[in-house]
Amino acid sequence: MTDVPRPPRRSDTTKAAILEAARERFAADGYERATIRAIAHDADIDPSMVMRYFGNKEGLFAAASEFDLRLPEPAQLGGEDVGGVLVGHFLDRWEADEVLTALLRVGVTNAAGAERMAAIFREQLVPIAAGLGHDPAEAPRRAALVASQILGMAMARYVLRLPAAVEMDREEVVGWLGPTVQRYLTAERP
Amino acid sequence: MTDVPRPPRRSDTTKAAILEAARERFAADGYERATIRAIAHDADIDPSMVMRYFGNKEGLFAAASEFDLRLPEPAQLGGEDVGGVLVGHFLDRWEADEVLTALLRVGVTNAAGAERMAAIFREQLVPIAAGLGHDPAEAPRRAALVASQILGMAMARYVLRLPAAVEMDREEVVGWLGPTVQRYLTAERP
DNA sequence: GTCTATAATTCGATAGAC
DNA sequence: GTCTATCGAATTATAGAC
Repeated sequence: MTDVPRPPRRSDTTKAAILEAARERFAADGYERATIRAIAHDADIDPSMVMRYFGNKEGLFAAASEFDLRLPEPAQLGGEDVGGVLVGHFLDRWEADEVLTALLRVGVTNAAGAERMAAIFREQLVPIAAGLGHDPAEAPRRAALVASQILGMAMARYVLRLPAAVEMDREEVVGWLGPTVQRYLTAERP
Repeated sequence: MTDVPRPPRRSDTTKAAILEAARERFAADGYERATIRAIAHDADIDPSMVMRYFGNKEGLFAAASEFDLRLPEPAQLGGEDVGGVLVGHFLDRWEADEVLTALLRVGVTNAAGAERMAAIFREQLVPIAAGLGHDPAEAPRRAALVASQILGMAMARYVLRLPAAVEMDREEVVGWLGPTVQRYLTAERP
């Protein structure tokens, strides 16, 4: 195995390669075990370049974990099956790239990761609950319930990989979780 | 701050002190950041004693994460509110000690932790679902659904500590999650 | 049963040549 | 824009004295 030289790249190309490798490593290994050295190796670049572009490891994670849930507007969610639509959207978003898995894995042991997770919840999910529920004051609580079910399925499916959770197909997950989310958002308080 | 000498202890006393400190550290910091040095310091013992008793870090975690959910027998769960009873039991179990939080935090980045989590699911939760549902073949899937909701609430409440999830009292959590768990265990397949 | 000393790695980060 | 070389700190783990 000899190292094959590689022609120089443009700055943004290198940067993008680093970010993609970082997302994969953070998603697979969590914050501590995703080393700058390993990420640089995956991106076929010297580790010092990572520092040059992102300052330090925290800066790299912050850049790699920028994220927009791209949830539909509450006004476009007026139909009957709000719960099913939301669950389906989350499944798509979770499987589109590895940012959400990275956030989940990192948020468990790293304060910055947990805060980013909380910010996404606060800024992107709570407004949905506020636009759908009867009492806006209850929105954070109902959003937290929705988050608990979505995060839990993500843990079982994409992090712990419990076989029974992995084997369910999309339709089945939506069929079971949709009514749950629907109830958390719209039902009367128990 | 001078180090005060401490009289020698019995072997099992030292061992118990190490295990308690280990559970706290694993629960608070996850596997990588919970160092043997820090655990030994908490237990007021030399780090080499930890190695002497548990061999290595993996062995320490294995010993510290032994766990029995102590779920009721399915026969004793025959009442109407199976879901609520189960959710309440999980909340109690989660707040009784830090083993479950440690398992959740460690399972995210450590293979042994994930496997232990999966084993608890397989050996302790699936039988409950098998004893309650109509079709035993569906038990793993229904148990996975229950696990997803329970794990998700634990993530939101005890790991990420989303304020809206932390502020809910026990009664409220049972009132919302109970019917969900009930449906996952007993409802017709959607 | 307890501790000292230290080996062997590994990691994040920096300085500077080309 | 890229890499070499290296520092300093921290970690797991071992060997052995008392």
